[in-house]
Amino acid sequence: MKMDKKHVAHILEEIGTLLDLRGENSFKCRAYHNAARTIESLGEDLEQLVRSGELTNVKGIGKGIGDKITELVTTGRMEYHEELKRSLPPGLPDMLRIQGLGPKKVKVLFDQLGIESIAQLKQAAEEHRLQNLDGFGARTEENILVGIDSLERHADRFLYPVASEAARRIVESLKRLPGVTACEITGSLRRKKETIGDIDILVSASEKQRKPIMQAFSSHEEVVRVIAQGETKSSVTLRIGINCDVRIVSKAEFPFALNYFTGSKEHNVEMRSRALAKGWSLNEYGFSPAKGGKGKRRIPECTTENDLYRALGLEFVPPELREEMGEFEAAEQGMLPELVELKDLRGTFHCHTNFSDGANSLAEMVAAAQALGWSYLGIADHSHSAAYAGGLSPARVRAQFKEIESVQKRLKGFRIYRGSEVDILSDGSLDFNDKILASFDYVVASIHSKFKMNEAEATKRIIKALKNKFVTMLGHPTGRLLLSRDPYPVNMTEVLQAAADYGRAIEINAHPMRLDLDWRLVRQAKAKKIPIFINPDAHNTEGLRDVEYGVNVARKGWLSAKDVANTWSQRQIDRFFQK
DNA sequence: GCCGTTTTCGGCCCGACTGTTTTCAGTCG
Repeated sequence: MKMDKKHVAHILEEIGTLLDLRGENSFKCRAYHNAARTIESLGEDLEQLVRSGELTNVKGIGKGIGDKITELVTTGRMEYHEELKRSLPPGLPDMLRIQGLGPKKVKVLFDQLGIESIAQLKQAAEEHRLQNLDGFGARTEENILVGIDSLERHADRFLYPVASEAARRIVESLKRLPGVTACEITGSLRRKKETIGDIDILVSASEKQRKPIMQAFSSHEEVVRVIAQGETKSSVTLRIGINCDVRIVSKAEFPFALNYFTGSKEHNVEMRSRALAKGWSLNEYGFSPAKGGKGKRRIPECTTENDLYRALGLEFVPPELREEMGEFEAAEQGMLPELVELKDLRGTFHCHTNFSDGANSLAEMVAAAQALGWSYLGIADHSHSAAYAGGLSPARVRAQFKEIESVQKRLKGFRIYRGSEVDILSDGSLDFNDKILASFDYVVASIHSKFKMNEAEATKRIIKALKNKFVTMLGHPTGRLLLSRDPYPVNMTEVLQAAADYGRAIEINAHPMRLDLDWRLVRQAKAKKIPIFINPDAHNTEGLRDVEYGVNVARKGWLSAKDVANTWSQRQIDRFFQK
């Protein structure tokens, strides 16, 4: 069995959690959690590292964990992991998903009442059997029931656009309150992650104003439940089911708090250890002399986040890159990329019209693209096998070419590209013959059928399609549906290598429900110099704006403008399409 | 379990809030 990084990371993560639940040394638990993250984001090939014995050179992988990974990769199993799993009931880790329940309480529940699943926990809470446990009370019991209820109703995370819109409304109303001198979104939303767990907002205000601000926040019309309310921190649930935290700090503390609450957690840990190395202790309120006599150095003044990074000898790190994925090493050397911006885009290439399953006409799509300030638009309606989506027969393709010609005639300084989103059939062949394929300016090849294929089959199918010389780019490369299960597994390492070998491009499909290429893979694609298109998969004029979400992913993937093919000139695009 | 510009031991980021406790542990971010 092939051991991919994701699988190895998952097992390490599970070990960390199981150790948590057994009440082992928390630093030992953390070592496994850290190792899981390290493996998942590893640039090199894991099996190669294992073979060469260089695994323990990776920071965070020592002898203990290194040996266990080696065992897993070479034999397909890890005795330690299986032993741990046997030692605890399988339902225990699931209980940690309940808000307010951590490993210690879950352990008590199991040890004292033998509770080993959420269902049993719910029943016990309803029968008021939790109240007398050590460290539990009536309130805890009630909160557990609320937590289970919320888990049942909103098990998943929220899409970036959904969370972003909810946050915007809260921020706007907070900004209008008297005494609020600054108000910013922080957390994963500021880091522009594709899905958001909860909304974090930071406010700066004088101490006198804090109480009324918190009161106004917790009585906002979007708020349905107040989880906690204090002078500096409040936590609520919004109508759409997402939790929202607001924290208030002073003006002097604001840059520190902004940095701290933006995270990620891993980025913060590194910030603090870098501060310690300079003799300062860093928290969300500022620098202070570190304990232990090293604190002789002058405490730096910081009025902006920029100052904070400078004090640590670092370039300003854009929030999107704060994942402890090499941004410190780059910032230290002034090597951070100048990230692509929405305004750098000159057009996009995976759009549908009412020739297939789109809602708008070609002319309407073009007008919308011009309104966005773009200078080209590629139309890629479905091929004829995609019957469910009104796929174009060869005759309809010819009809569309005629329409494109007639609309193009009326345009100055704007170019319509003739493309097609061609199905990759189940055997990996394409849905049009070579003659038709050759008539397009470019071809996006995508899978729309047989999602139940196993990884090896699906990967083979994609790679065979990529070999076809008429294919320009791979459409929704992983078929990754956000907030639900992946419809089919793909070995992306092999797919990216094939794209690089055959000179094909790859798209970040920016349809908000289906951000196919995640930012870790974007970084891998960049490293392989694969051209990347940000395509909105727009089915109407409004959908063109979804490229914004693709830009977020591109930024998190460290892409500069030149790495994104939609920023190229028409001449560069032509050259790429013709090769 | 990992790590080392005080390196093989003794640390490991830090603070707010809650609920259960009478000073603190657990959870969360």
